[in-house]
Parts: sequence; C-alpha cells; structure tokens
Amino acid sequence: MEEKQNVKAEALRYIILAVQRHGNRILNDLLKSIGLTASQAEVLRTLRDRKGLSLKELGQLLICESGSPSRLVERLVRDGLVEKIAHSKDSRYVTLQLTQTGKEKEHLVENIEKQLYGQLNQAYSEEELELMCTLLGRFLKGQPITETLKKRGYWN
Amino acid sequence: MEEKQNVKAEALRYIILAVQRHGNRILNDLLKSIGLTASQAEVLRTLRDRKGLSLKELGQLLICESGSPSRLVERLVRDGLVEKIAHSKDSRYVTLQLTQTGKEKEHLVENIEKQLYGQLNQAYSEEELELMCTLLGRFLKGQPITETLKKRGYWN
DNA sequence: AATCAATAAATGACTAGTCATCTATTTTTG
DNA sequence: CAAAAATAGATGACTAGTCATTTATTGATT
Repeated sequence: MEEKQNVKAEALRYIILAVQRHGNRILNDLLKSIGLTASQAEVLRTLRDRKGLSLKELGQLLICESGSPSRLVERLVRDGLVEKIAHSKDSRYVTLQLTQTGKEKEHLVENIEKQLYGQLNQAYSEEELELMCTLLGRFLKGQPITETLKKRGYWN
Repeated sequence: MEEKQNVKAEALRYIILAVQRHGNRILNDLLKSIGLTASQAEVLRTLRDRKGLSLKELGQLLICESGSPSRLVERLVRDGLVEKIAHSKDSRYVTLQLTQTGKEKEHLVENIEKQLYGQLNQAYSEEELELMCTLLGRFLKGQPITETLKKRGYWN
C-alpha cells in the first residue's frame, strides 16, 4: 500500500527536477543575449546588493553553489565584470566588487529576471506562489541552505 | 506594485533550486555507497523498466538530461553496468541493456530510492504531494518535457 | 619566537549538462 | 543508381557543481 505514495513522491521528485531545468533554460536563453549564465547573473545581483563581500561570504549567499565560488568568480574576473581586491589587514581574504561593465550588466540582468518573474506571475496567483514556497520550504527545514535563503530574504 | 509579486516569484525560483539540490544531495549521498550518481541510477532504472532501448529512446525518457545521453551511458559501459549492442538492421542505432552487475545495482537503487521517498512521505501528505505536482506541473504545460513525464507515468 | 591549528582561497579530479559540430549510416528523390 | 537529405550517435568545447587536497596566511599555544 505504500507503493502509490512512492509513485507520487517519485513524480514530485521528477517534476521538481523538470521545473528547475525548464526555468533555468528560460533564464539562460534570456541571459544569452548579454553573454551571461544564470549562475553568473546570481553573482552579479548579489555583489550589487552587498558590497565588499569576500569570496567566502559570497559563497554563503549563493543558492546556486554550496561550496566556494572560486571558479565561478574567476570567469567573471576574466570577463571583466568583477574585480578582486586584496584585503589590507588579512591577505587570506579577497574582496569582490563589480566593475563598471559589471554594474551595467547587472542592470540588464534585473530586467531579464523580471521577464522570468512575469511568466511565473502569469501562471500563478500570489497565494499559489506563497503556498508552493511554504510546502517546498518544509522539506528544507533545519538545513543549512535555509540560512542562505533567510539572508537573501526568501524565507520567513 | 508588481515588486512584491516579483519577490515571491524570485523566492519560489530559489526555493525550487534549493529543494532540487537538497534532494539530489540526499539521493547522491545514499547512492555513493554503491558507487552511483543520481543520473546514472535513473538510467539503470529506465533500462530495467524498458528493455532494448536505443540511446535516442533512452534520451527521450530521461528527465535528468535533455540531449543525448551518450556520455552518461559511456561511463556506465565503462563501469560494466550497461552493454551496447549494435542494431542488426540499422547500424546507426545502438541498443542498450543492463549487464548482470547492472541488474544487481538496479535492485539496490530501488531500495535506496525508497529511502528518499520515505522522507518525502514523512514530510508531506498524499494530498500535498499531489497538490505540489499539479501546481508545479502547470509551469510545464505545453513543454516537450511533459511528453517525457507522461511516458514515465508522472503526468496525467 | 617557533610550532601548531585554523582559516580563505585555489586547485585537481571527476560527473554532468548544454550547444554546436562531426561522422557514419540509411533514406529519399531526381 | 548517384547525389542529397535525414538520422543516430559521438565528440569538442564550455560552464558548472561536488568533493578532496593543497597553498598561503593568520591566530593561538607553549
């Protein structure tokens, strides 16, 4: 008798995967026009909102990566969107800031993300969005990632 | 006034990402004991359920990959879990089947997945699972991936 | 001060996901 | 039948995600 439940759990598992991929594809397609990936865009948005972050602090704010975003940032530096600044007191730290180009791209990202959110708002009412967040969020209760979500303002 | 909606849409976006990653981590941790990844396990399960698939047909059944699973299967062949058999009539095709070892691992995968589904069933009622599938699925309406989900039995 | 522990970041090694292109084969069609 | 189109799969090139290890620096211990 547990089999039917498992089928539903399995269905949810794969639907979550499919939705995540689908949304990511939508966003990446939109971002392609400005030569960014969704993960890179998340870094730009985060660096704009919080200045002077270290690599470690940035890593604790990203949902897209659980480890350290060394290489993600490396590519943004290579592409001239982010600068690394040595910390004067503790040279283990690197602090990050957007370059002028980075700031300009960040602004474009904002608008592109609005298009994605527009699609979500078209598909769902505010109540439904909240309901999904609450239900899905229940599965994350007690997990480290909830700290990140709280810091970002996506968690009560 | 659209900003609040966008915050909720953005929250959903990141919570879906976080939940997908968290579930994947749980599953990968469990699968590590038998030396498989979640994607590899999905292939094994799929090849057990449907015999004599070609690479292309397999690709159309996987949620974990949208393209062709050439390299995913390549690694399973390398590890001795899957065999490639040349198609006698049309040598463009390759048909796939589990080896004995592959069949044994597939059976272990089944049990490991039950542990994940157990966690989901503990967190959610049957109605909640269904509700989430319905709501999330709405975002996939009309997309190619729904064909895959239907073939797999996770879509009405 | 010298050693040891802790910390931040970088790096290696791997799997995987995406897109474009290439190769080999089969099918179409003129 | 020969050339062109279509198809299956393989491969190259890239980003990214994960885990383990290494390097450099700072802080703590004695």
